[in-house]
Amino acid sequence: MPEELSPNIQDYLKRIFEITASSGGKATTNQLAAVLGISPASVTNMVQKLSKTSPPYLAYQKHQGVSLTAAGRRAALKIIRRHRLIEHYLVKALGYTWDEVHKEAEILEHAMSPTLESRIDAALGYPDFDPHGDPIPDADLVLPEVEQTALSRLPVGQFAVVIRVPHEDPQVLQYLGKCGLRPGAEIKLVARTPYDQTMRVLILSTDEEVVIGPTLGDQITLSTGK
Amino acid sequence: MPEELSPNIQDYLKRIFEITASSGGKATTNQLAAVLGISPASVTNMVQKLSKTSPPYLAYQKHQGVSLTAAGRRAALKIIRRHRLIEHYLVKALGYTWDEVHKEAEILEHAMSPTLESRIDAALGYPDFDPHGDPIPDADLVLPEVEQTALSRLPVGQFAVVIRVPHEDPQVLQYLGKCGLRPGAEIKLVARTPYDQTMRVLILSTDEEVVIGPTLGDQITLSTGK
DNA sequence: ATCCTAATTTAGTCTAAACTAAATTTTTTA
DNA sequence: TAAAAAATTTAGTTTAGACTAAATTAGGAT
Repeated sequence: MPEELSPNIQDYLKRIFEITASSGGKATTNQLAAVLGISPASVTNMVQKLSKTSPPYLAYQKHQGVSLTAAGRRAALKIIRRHRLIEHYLVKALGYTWDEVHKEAEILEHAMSPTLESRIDAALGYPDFDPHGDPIPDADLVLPEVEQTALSRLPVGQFAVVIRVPHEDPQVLQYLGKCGLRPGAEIKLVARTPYDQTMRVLILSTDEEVVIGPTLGDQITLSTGK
Repeated sequence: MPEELSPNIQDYLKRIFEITASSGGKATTNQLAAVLGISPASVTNMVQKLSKTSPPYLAYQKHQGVSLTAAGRRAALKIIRRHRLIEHYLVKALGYTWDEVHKEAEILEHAMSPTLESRIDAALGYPDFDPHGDPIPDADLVLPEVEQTALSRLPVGQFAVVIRVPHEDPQVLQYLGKCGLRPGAEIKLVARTPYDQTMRVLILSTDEEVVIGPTLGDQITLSTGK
């Protein structure tokens, strides 16, 4: 019987979704412990528990990492939807900047009723993306499709439009914001240095150049215009 | 050292504030258990704990009931401020009706950062009262003063303006709302039956009469215009 | 193939905040 | 003013979710 999941459990599922979405199919105990800020032993406990519920939320075998089941994915998308709606709302309706909203949403997402969720969704006009360009699952938890390439994979000399930027670190967001590197911005990759893969990116609207390292370059995604 | 109080503890303090504000100086174990929906034994435990912190949040002696200390009162007002700001915001900005907001606020109040609190306060223009007419403590936790009389104490034949109505029960609020008995409404007490103290109240704007029992009459307060 | 290291799991503890059942104190009533 | 009833407190459990320390497993380097 699907009772109401605790905020705690919702956080586990959300983090597993995020990890498995980017770095392949499985999340490891240590990865989870790191992003959740708790000990690996605690993760093992919880992961065992969540793989033994009915229905199970996680597929798990000792030493093999975890992935979400269908039920786990649904629960994760539900909380991700709330998170991203809140981020969008705080920016649109309450004058937050995009670097301030992640932490707020991290807490508010667990206090949001279905009613509030749908009123905010409606107030925003049923948006498809949050301020960082992350896709917002719709009321049926369907994610809008986007084809995107990481900045670090873009060929030198090519033009592109920014789709999304990493959303957690306020410092990074302040920097990107100041440069004009936001979703929708048109850019051109000017150069990539051979040894350390540092990139020089031209922002077309301001004609200014920005330097982006490879780690950040992995997390910025682009549309190359089909 | 004042650490961050748990949502739980905040609820205890808030409820003690509410009880002691209306029914005199002390809240009893059983009263608290009833409003919190938990067992009296649990209340005793928590009350003992909160009277032994430094600084203590409660003044408590066995079998004598509890009251808030200065620190407890501050903590209570802080959460009440958030609660009432949220109620006001949901009505003003998100189209909620006044009977829907209490339950939402009960949860959201614990997820509200100081930043969100002040942005909502500003967005509302630093309001003094929430949709039920309850006073909102300002940023320094000072409550606006109002002189008010309970409807059940109003002399028959007298005119008055509604200041506040009870805020928790959606059914009551729907009824009052339909009648037009809202903060700001001008009324006249037409009659009070001797035996059961039932009151007939005339709403001046609509020229309709409403019947109010004595329990509800205790909780509706009025300004008699000095 | 074996050893070393890093990752993971097991086992046992801790805390907050609830519970029930039993004991005690206060209040009310006869 | 004593007995009965109601309120309160004590004592001992339970659950969720964290922790540490110790044991185990997996994978890479020799």
